[in-house]
Amino acid sequence: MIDYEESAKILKVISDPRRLKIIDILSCGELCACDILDHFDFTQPTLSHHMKVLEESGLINVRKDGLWSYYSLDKNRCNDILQLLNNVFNESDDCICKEINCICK
Amino acid sequence: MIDYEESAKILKVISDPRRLKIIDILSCGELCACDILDHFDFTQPTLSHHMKVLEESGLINVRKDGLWSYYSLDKNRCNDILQLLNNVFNESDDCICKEINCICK
DNA sequence: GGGTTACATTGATAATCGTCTATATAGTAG
DNA sequence: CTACTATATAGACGATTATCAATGTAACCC
Repeated sequence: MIDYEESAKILKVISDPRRLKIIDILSCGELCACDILDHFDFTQPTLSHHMKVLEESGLINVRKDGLWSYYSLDKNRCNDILQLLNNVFNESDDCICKEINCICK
Repeated sequence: MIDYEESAKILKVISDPRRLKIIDILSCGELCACDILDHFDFTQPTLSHHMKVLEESGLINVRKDGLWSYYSLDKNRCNDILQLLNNVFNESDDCICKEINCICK
């Protein structure tokens, strides 16, 4: 069974153009915050906010080294999302639609 | 190149627990509005709102027959989303991260 | 210690979104 | 024509969210 609340929560995290771009930027490897910030027009606190949202969702991991914070994409979590959407989009044995009494068909 | 604005728009459509459930319900076949409504606590205008959002995004199609509206999931559009996320999550030749001048590595 | 740098936090504001009630539309049945 | 039914639309309200300026924190260097 699909947990729609949980699923929507993680999808909400990535349904933002800035955060999608951040994920794309990190898809090739680890980067620090200021390198990411270079690609945006918004301020440093705004990036900090987005990174926190991404981190709390488990999509990115942080490694601190002195003053620097290095961010990297969690590929397992990415696969979780793809798997989740596959479950929603495709028919399955325990699908919610099996429980439906249709009055129209 | 990924259109982050466009991508975020379609992801925002599915980043809602009610709409995820609607998609799941429709994953096995066509249903009318009142059958879908049976699975929710909210009112008919609220369902109508969600169906419109899903329809405008291209995720579901509508077939009108008399008083009834029959909704079905557009599997091609679903695959577009999976493809899109694959592009964002994985490294590619024209990836945005290739353009980065890193000061930290 | 004193100054600088990288990043986080706070609090405020404006915009977006989901929901409701009320009402409209349009097809059906008598 | 009249009554009813399935769905859509309009407008209002409350909650959430992205952003900013200002400030805090903590590590580094001289």
